[in-house]
Amino acid sequence: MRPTTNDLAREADVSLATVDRVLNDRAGVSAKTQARVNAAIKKLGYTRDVTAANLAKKRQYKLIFVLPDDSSQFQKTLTEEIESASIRASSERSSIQLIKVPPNDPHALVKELRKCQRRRVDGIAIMAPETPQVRDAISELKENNIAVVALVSDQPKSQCDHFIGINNVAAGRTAAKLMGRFVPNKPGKIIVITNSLQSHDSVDRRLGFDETMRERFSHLMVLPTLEGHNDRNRVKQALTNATRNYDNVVGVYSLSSGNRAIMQDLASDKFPAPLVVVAHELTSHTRKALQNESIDAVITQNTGHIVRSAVRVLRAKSDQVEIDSSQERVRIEIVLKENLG
Amino acid sequence: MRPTTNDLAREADVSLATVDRVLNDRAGVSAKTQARVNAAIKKLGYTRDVTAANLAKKRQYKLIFVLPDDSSQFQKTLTEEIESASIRASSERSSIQLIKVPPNDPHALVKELRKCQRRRVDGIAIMAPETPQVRDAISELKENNIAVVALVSDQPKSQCDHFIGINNVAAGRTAAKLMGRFVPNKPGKIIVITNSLQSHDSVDRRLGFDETMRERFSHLMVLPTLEGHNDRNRVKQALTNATRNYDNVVGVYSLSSGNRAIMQDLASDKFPAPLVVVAHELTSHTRKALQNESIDAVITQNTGHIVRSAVRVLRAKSDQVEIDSSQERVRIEIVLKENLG
DNA sequence: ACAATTTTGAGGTACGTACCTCAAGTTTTA
DNA sequence: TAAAACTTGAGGTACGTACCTCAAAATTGT
Repeated sequence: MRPTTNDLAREADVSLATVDRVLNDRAGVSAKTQARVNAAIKKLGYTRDVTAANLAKKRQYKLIFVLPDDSSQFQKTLTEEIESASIRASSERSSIQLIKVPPNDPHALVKELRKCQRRRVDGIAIMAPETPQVRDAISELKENNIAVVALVSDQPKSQCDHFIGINNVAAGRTAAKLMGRFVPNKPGKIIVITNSLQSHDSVDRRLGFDETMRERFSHLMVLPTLEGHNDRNRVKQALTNATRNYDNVVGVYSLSSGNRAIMQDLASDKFPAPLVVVAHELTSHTRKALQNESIDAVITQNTGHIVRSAVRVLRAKSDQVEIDSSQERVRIEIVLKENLG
Repeated sequence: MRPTTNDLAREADVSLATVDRVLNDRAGVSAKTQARVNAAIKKLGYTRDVTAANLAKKRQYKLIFVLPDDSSQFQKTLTEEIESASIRASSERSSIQLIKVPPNDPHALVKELRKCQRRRVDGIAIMAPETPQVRDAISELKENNIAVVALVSDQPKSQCDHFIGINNVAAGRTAAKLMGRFVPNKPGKIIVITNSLQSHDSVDRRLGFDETMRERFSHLMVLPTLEGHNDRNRVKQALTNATRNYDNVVGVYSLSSGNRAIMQDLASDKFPAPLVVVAHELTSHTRKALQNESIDAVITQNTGHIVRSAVRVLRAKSDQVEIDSSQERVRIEIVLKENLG
């Protein structure tokens, strides 16, 4: 059985009140007594029973997810997961709120984060490209003792407590390996398409893709990235141009999830049949495309896991408790029709 | 804020004691009053605060993992995860014990399960091939109100509460898809090797593999399964024979994890270079083999997740609480060198 | 050596639930 | 209709922690 505060009091030969003062660093304990209590904590291996403490405190974890308000399918999936987490949250002493801010508008984001500070939240999960403004806002949050995790897109130079997401360079490499081994083993060209190369994720993926392509599949030529900007017609146009301008296209790599148009165009057999398509993010659309074989492979990260992980990490950081890092690692998943499950 | 028992008492216009009697089905409440309390529960959406209840009860979940005592690398990995879960368990009011029984000895297994019953455990995770004896033992456990989950290997016809593992037919299909697309697109032969076809998993994987191979890659010929029986030399011999007897071998599919010998033989370039190898279960050995490219792809299930999931499900079942099934689904993971992470 | 200050202990209440006892009230049965 | 059986309420203690008050003790400064 775990030691309790009473065990500590007995061991350190002090009263329960003093133990309490030390544990919750309340004033009025001499250095000597503090040391005695800390020694007892160490000796008995005491750890606070967080559930009992939360009961006594009537604690509610106020957690906020801040996402860019774009209309991509990935956002939608993430939103759904956050909403479903929010329902379960109440039975775990947490309240989860989702705030959407205009994409690529650091100012608006910072304003929202300030608002959170005033509302005394316990933790914030931020999905946003890294910019100096955001970095500063995160520092400010940390000064106010608010737990912060970066979601999906890392904030490497910030004070952020944790990053929950995948290494996009490795994801790009994985895509390249699949692409390279799925297309016939002879020269050919690969189309790369994305919403926007402004996003750090896309750039990293392209980087990883090119690296592995160069190292392992030098007989394949990777074409310049086409940017679709979430505009269906633009994507269509770009693809048509690409196939007109380049012969011997053997594969398409979609860096982002929002390329519904691609799947549709590919389905409407505009292309010669054996075209290998690799895309990112498992959504209802890519799922369907895998099923009808208009996509060959999807590289994805489990959004449900990401959201649950964010909640666990934010709670742990807010309690200053250790996290189980193996549980919180997000994997780069490869999904084929066969393991869609 | 969630409603409490006091809210229920007020709503149903009864005393706290009566609410308590209903909630913990203690005797001495008239049907009418019971209905009133139940109505209040429904109206207020009351759910028991499990953490407070556990505090009051000083509850400790006694959980047992029963695994076959074989020496495969997969077992080792699983064992490590159970041990690490066991360390964390104490801070979650749980104690986890690992029991190893002789493999393929239903009698020994049943004996251990009986022992658990006498020790009044809360839940048992069983990894064992499905046999009538085991099925009966599980029924017995369920009669004694012990939560039971099947681990890795399903017990479909048993009274088991839950299965934690993957669909091995689908896993075999996934392996086939990778194999079929990784080898050159022309006729060739595939060697299939396993420890033993006695295990249900291996049979299912082979089944799925053959299905997809037949449907999609009929130019490839899948050879009869070689059984290694955990014997290094036997594996070596079988492989040597196979390569002697069959020309044009283009791939090797390892159904089970315990085929250390394969990787070593493959590494010692006994085979013509471009031989595609697909194996199951990510262990320290297959990990290394991926890294040095002697294996092309590994199909795996996350053992850490499996163990954590088993613990969560056993606790939930023992409390008769809903589980979050999306969190408990084990995915068929594809691991390449690039997404080893 | 005295007052002022700091430190410590004793005791309480609370969180939401579990489980216990005892007495009073209500219904059933003989 | 009285005894027996059942039903209900009131009240208590406990789990491990948080947070409060007040008084006693120990230490400090003058």
